[in-house]
Amino acid sequence: MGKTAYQRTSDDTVAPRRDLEGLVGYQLRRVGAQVVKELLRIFGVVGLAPGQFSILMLIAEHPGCFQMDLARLANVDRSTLVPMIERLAQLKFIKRSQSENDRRAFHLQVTARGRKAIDQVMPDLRAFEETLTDAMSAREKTTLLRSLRHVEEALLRP
Amino acid sequence: MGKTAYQRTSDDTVAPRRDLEGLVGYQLRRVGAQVVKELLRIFGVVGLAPGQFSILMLIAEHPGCFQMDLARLANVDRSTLVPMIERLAQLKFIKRSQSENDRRAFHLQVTARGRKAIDQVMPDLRAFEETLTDAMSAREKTTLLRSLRHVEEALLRP
DNA sequence: TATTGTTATACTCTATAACTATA
DNA sequence: TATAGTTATAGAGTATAACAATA
Repeated sequence: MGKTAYQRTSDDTVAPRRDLEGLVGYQLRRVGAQVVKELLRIFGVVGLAPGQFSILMLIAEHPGCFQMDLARLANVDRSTLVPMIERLAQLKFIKRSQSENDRRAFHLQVTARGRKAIDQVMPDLRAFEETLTDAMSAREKTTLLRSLRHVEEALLRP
Repeated sequence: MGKTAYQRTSDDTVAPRRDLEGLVGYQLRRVGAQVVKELLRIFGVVGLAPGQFSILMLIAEHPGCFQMDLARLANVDRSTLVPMIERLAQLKFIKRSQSENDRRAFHLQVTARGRKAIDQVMPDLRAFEETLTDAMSAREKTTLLRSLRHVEEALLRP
C-alpha cells in the first residue's frame, strides 16, 4: 500500500480509503453519540438528561460531597456543574446543606425522591443494556467493559 | 442479594450500590464524552469540530452524495447537518454542485483543500489512538472494535 | 402529496473568564 | 493568595416544526 491513501476522482475531488473504521477513538465517539440519544429518552421519564442523571448517581455514590469533588470525579469544569446541580435541586432529587467547616461549600445528598427517580429509571436502563449486548457472549461483554476501563484510564492519564 | 439496592444513611438520604460500572451503555457515554474533548483539540488544528470532521469523512467516502444520504449514514436529522455543511463549505473543504436530475439537491464532494485537512489531522488522530490502546494487546483491540460494531448495530436496529 | 434543504427555536453539554464570598 | 461556587458568554451537537422550491 502506497503512501497516499486516496484515489483521485477528478481535478478537485478525492476519495479516501475507509480507514477510520479501525480507530477506537473515532468509533467511541460515534457509538457514544448514539447511546446518548437513547439515554435521553430513558432518563427523560423522570425529567433528567443523561449528564444530569450521571451527576445524580455520583452524588448517590459520594454522599455529602462538594461540587468540586464532582468536577474531579466527572472530569468536567466546575462551571459545567452549576446548571446540573440547579436542575437536580429544583426537582428536589438532591439537597444542599452548607458546610460548617467551610461556608463557601455545600454538602450534597440524594433525597428519597431522588432515589425513587433512580429506581424508576433503572429497569429501563437495564433493558437498554440487554438490547446493546444481546448479540454478545457474557465473556465478550466482560472484555468490553474491561477495555472501556482501560480507555478511560488512558484518557485521564496526564 | 436483596431487592433494595440501597443502604439508608439518614432520614432523607440514601447511598446506592455502585452498580452502574457494569453497564455498557452508561460507560460508553462516559468514555465517549471524554474522547470528544481530545478530538476537539485534534480537529481544531484545521478549524473543525469532531462532528464536522466526521461529516467530512463521510462525504469523502461517498463522493457526490446528498445531504439526505449523510443524514441516513450519520443517523442524524437533516436539520443537524445544515450548519456542519455550511462550515465545511465556508472553509472550502467541500464543494456543492446542483444535481441535474433533481434541482432541490446538491452533490457534495471533498476538495483538494479538504483532503489536505484530512491528511494534516490523521497523524494526530493515529497518535491519539495509540495512547488509547497502548495498554491493550492487539487481540484486545480487535475484540473492542468488533464489540463496538455490535453495539452500533444494536443501536441502529429498529 | 412527498422530498430536499433551510430557518427558527430550544435544550444539553462543554469551556473560559471574571466575579463574590470565604479560607 | 487560593478556593468554592456563580454568572456571563460562547460553541458544538442534537431535535422539532414550519417553510420554499421542486418532484
